Amino acid sequence: MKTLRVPEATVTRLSIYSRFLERLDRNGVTTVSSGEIAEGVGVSPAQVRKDLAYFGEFGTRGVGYNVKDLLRYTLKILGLDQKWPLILVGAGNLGFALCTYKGFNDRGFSIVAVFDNDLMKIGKMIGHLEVLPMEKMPEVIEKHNVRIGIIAVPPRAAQDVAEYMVKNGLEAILNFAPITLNLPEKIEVRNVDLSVKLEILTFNLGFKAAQNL
Amino acid sequence: MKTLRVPEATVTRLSIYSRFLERLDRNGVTTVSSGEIAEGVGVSPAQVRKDLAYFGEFGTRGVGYNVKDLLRYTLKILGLDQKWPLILVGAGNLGFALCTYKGFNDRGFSIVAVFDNDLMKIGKMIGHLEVLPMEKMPEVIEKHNVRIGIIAVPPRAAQDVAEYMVKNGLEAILNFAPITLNLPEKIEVRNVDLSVKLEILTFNLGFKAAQNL
DNA sequence: GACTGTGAAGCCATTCACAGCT
DNA sequence: AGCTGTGAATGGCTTCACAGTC
Repeated sequence: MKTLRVPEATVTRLSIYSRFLERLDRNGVTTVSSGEIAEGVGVSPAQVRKDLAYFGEFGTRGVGYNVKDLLRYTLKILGLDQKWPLILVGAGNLGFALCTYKGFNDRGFSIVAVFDNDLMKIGKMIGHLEVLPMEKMPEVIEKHNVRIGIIAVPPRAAQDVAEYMVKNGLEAILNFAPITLNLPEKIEVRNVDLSVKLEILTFNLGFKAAQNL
Repeated sequence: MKTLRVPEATVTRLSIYSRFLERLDRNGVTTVSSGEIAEGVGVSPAQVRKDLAYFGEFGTRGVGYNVKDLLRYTLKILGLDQKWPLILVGAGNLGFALCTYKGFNDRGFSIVAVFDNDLMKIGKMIGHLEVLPMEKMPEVIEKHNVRIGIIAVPPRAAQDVAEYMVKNGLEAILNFAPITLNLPEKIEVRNVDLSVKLEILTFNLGFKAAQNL
């Protein structure tokens, strides 16, 4: 393997480039330069080229990149040349929103089951999915070959849910609870914290004020 | 000012330390060391100390940090010693979830109005808030002194909404639409992309497989 | 002339290691 | 003895600048 370590920031941007390319493709654009991609997603042209260089040579000097081809490559690299079945735990408002979130489907993700431990919620329908009790998780994972789980439960329940997921063989977790999960190293965990970014904004607004900028 | 530039990663972690400290405080813990914080949130002890050092000396050598004090300091630094009124545009499922998200309230944020341009949604209630037409935005911003807006609309509408927010005086935007907003530099923008983190997971699962790890 | 691919340089964040305090 | 605060060292990401190609 030539590519031993890819910065996570590069993967993040690749995901963003990929969606930008989808838009270009929808608009009938066939060729794009690193400068145009850079402009479109707010990074430097060199950054775009360097990011892509981790994975190969996709462009033509003097010309740029073929949109359709580059889109296909980026999807392939991100592992999105296949459908990914997901399970979700937490049938609250956030869980509901995630279940119906179009952005997941657009990218090849599909939530195949929703779980909750609240008897009031079990049996209810979210779209075409029935909320299931936690005990059903093993068979769902087995049946659909699920590898990734999403946690959308209150903070105090998140650690237990995560451990249950790991016990049942999940390899990766997307955690929406604002808490740090403590799990075996081999489990891939990423957190989406809805208020951290908001706090960066309030910090910056306050910081600017303090500097009279 | 001693602190001229604070890395954004530091601010992010500060937000996380802050919530960890809230938990310790709730549990009656009075003193904590950098090592314990590090353990609790998954970073190195040196990192914790370095992060805090950007803002002052909050600890006692040989002892550690006073939980209540450090909590207060972190909140102050993040600008959370005041209530922040927010407006939200997009009364879809995600907007609904954000409106009712407890994590915002816990941190001093409160959504004071929800807007949409869909006549089907205007007038509906989300909790105690009525969905308002976009034209009402100026007066709401004025009345509540709103400085931050949240965008939870489909990608194709996001840029227009953002520009409208800026035109009406908002200084910062939290964007949930999976698209890069193009706005004046002085506007603080942060994106929460629900599927980027998921794609990092699929990338990593694929990457590991490719390396037979 | 235009644009990619890339080694080298520059810059920034993290880690180290220890002096300083309790 | 224990833990913080911090300059120095390290490591890694980004930018620069240019050779290579069309």
